[in-house]
Amino acid sequence: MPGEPLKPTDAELEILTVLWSRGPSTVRDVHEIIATRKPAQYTTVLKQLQVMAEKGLVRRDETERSHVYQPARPREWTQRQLAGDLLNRAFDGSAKGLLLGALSARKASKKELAELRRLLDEYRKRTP
Amino acid sequence: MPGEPLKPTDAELEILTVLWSRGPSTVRDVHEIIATRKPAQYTTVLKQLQVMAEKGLVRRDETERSHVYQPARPREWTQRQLAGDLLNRAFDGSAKGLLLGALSARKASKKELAELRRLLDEYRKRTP
DNA sequence: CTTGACATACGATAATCATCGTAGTACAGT
DNA sequence: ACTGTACTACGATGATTATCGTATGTCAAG
Repeated sequence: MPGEPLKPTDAELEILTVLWSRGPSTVRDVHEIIATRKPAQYTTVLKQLQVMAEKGLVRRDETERSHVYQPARPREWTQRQLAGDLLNRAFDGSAKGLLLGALSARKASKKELAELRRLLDEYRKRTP
Repeated sequence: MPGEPLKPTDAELEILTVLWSRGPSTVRDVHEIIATRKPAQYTTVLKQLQVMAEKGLVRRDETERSHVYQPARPREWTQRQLAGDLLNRAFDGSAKGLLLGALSARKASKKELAELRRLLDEYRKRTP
């Protein structure tokens, strides 16, 4: 049974990020990117991807000699899971609290604030 | 060396949540709350708190026979850490992405949307 | 003084995570 | 055909997490 894809761990999320931005990739592709950021052996990334495939976090295409991996879920879906999880665990479901945390963690520019406001307006239209 | 308080694990965050809402508490106090949500032995909570004290996540007052624990950091500080961490790891620093994730994970009411807007306005005033 | 209730300390364990080394396999170029 | 290069598979290891049982200490009530 595959079961639902679990919440990715830190290392897994890092790899997923590579796959989301690069699209379907070989282990070598992924390793090259990861290795620019931290020391990591090729087989470590390989093993990681194998485990992720078992968990259902990525899909593997084995038709070629070099297997090709791609994310099982779109970035947005996973982001929603993670945001929702943190919202429940640390913010008691308060989106306001989460936004406040995010803004104070990382000063937003005026431009970004404007974007946020537009996003809220979008949402307001759809909310009864 | 105490070092900086690390990012709390899931179980640790659950205990911190109790401490933040209850204020300084004994192991028994914490265990009573936790036990209403999931099966957990008294000594499990005890051990957890001991480890958290070593890590510097909580402070322990040993003057009484029943030690009294309290969070080492205020809720808002930890929330900021967690939000910032997720922001970096999963959202490439985009507060907009995080907000979008939070809103789609948990439909906000019109009232909450209004609160969010007010929060943005507050922030806008302070931003150059 | 003895004992039972209640507290902390601590070791043991199983699960998960992250990392790496080694072994084996396929394939292309000489 | 041979051999080196590039892959995958897989086991081993150490660290961290989460959980629990047992040992031990304290203290008040009888």
